[in-house]
Amino acid sequence: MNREMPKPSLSRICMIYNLLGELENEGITHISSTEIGARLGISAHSIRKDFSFLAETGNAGSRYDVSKLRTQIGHELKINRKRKACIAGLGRLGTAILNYDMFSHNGYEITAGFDSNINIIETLKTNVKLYPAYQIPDIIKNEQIELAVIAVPADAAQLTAERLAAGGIKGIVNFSPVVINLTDDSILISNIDVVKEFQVLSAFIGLNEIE
Amino acid sequence: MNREMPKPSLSRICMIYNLLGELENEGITHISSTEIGARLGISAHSIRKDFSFLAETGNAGSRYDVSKLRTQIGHELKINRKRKACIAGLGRLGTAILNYDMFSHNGYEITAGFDSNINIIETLKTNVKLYPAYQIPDIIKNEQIELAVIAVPADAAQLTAERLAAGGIKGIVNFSPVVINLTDDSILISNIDVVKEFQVLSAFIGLNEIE
DNA sequence: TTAAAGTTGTGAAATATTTCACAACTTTAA
DNA sequence: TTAAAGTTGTGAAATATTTCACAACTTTAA
Repeated sequence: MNREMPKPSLSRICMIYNLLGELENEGITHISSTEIGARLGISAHSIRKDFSFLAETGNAGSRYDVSKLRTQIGHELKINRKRKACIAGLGRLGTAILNYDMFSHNGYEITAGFDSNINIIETLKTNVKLYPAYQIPDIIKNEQIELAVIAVPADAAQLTAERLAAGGIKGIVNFSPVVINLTDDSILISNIDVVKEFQVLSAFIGLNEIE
Repeated sequence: MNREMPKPSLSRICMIYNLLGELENEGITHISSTEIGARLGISAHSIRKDFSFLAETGNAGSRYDVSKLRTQIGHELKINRKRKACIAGLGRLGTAILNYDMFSHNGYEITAGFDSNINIIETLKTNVKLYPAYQIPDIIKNEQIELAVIAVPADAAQLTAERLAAGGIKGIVNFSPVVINLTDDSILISNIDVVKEFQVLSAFIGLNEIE
């Protein structure tokens, strides 16, 4: 990766990486920045600028080679690196994520599920190994799990995060509507708050309402 | 709302709004920008700047009155406005969202669920009324539904969005890993892509890896 | 009553990100 | 072979966002 890649660029490049995968399946071998932009709702300028943070992309003048570009991005961003992941909290949302194929299709192997309710652990039908929540630190350490999803209720989120941190987790996707505070700030946290998304949409809608 | 509120400010203010609700429950009546910042991991500067886009907030010099500020934000952003919502796609993720209490607790009433599989509609146990997918436009129109969650498989996302648009939906939270293109660009779309979140985390982790 | 400490609100400066413009190159088609 | 059309890559300009600095005010404590 050339110099510092801005966060928004990284996010867009991941979208492009996934699009390139679809294009490969469709049998499309070459594509221009304009076409990528039209598909993803991004300006072509932005896309070319994003690529300029990568070491190498296409040949100036001719369009991008789909599979070459995808390989290049995957390599530079280490997106294609296999990593182990776990789910903490096996309610409806947690089990939905546990069973979501897209993770394994993209190199993320879910190797553990955790819940504080032993009953859930014993009755849930899945191929993923399940453990009680207090074992989080040990399992993370032993299994070398790098990524975690937090899908526990709001009041358990902070404790769960601390247990994940104690095991040496490297990145967390937090679905609980609570901001997590960890002393080790090298642990990356990405927050997904569905209700907040509704509120933001609602506020924007409100702007266009007369009264 | 004073002048144009930047998107990041709006997002932070929604977080603050929700925090203020928690503080009310805890019986905390006053709070400073520094304290809000510490709780949410935002700088105090940012918070005060965000508030400057609102018409009125606190008295310069004294801390913010928690319930006054919450009321003010709710009023200006119309966050407290009740809106009807629906879920399109009743797989694991869709049903998880259908049963998520946090929506009703925040003024969003889920009044309809849709799926293309009639079998699911007939067997799913819920208080929410369920309909086959082709009825989306009619129901949206008749029930005056403003917000929607798309939780269908990737290949059905575009069609689902078009049906929602045909019914006059105003905002969509899209959980499918596909970019939706609508001709009516007054319809707001917020994309949540869990796999992309993993990829971004993975790329950041990769930056800190030696080899 | 008064000084010290703490706080808000907001222009201005600093920084980050997006958009523009165009040279250098490739492809296409006559 | 050659001109026209299309494309990338990237500095520079424009725009957006964050951070700073500080006046004006409030609270606290002696």
